[in-house]
Amino acid sequence: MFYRSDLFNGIMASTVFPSLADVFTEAILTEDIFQSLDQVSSRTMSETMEAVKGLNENDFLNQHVLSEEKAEVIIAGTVDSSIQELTQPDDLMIPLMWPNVYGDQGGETLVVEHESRDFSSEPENDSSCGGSDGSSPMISYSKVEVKTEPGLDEQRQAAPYLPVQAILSPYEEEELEDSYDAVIRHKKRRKSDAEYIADGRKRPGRKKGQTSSVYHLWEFIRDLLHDPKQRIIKWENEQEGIFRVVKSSEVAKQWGNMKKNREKMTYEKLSRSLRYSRKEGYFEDVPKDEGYPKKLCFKFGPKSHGWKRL
DNA sequence: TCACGGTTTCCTGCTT
DNA sequence: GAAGCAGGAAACCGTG
Repeated sequence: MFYRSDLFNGIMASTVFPSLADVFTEAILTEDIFQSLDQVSSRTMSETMEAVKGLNENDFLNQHVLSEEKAEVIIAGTVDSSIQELTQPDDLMIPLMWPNVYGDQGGETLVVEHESRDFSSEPENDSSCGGSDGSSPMISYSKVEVKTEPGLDEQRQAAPYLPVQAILSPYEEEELEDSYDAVIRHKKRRKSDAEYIADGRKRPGRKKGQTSSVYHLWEFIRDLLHDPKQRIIKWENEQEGIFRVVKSSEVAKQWGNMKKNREKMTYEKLSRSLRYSRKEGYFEDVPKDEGYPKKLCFKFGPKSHGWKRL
């Protein structure tokens, strides 16, 4: 059984290599991860990207597959499980590692070495990941060849009639946009892909759209709402993801504690972050004229997930 | 090392 | 007048 493995592959892969995310989600349906891995090799980047267009991380969860019954099969020794808990990479019971992700500069082929552990062969009462009874869990390895779009050079060679500017990498497109912004915003100039290649170096930093693993404000609020003991924040409409801050200063204080004991955190600052997160899609406007409070009332947005109970 | 995401801080002006 | 909302601008900081 590889449900959990597949689930988190979907999420984790989306941060490592976006085009793999839906492939591993498909594996949930086939119940055979390696069969699915074989399919990867016959799938092009453009086909994959077409398949995931319009999906967000929540779609990778395939919630209908993660019924309580199936989740219990995979979480050895854990009966009380929920989709909310499954959304945290830390909860991963079958660790998936990507020790080697490499490809040539042109992007023709990308090889992924992938390791998984099958806990179905371990005693049911062992809830740890380490095999405390001394038995060694099955470890599987697989290599996946992924066909990607031709590199920029190949694309440009194939279409010599187009100006170089017509075929740009995402970074080059961004740089072009930045060149307009720079006049107004005085942003620091970024090196182009070509400059990094010329230097024999890999472009540092995150890729655009790649999210970090830090604990986010929306996650903090989601987890607060799932805590039945707290009285500082409450649901207004759980199905719609609408909630209300009851004790603003206390919520700010707890958020400050969460972020390395920042004692200076205030509700004013927290609400600024919240408004900024709203702009980013983690929250959204509360519908007007539906009787919700005008103040201290917020709604989870399309980029947040795990707040709705199944 | 450095680009990026996600805040954090400060601020002004507006609304309830 | 207090509390909260809205959003610009810039700094900060962890991450990859």
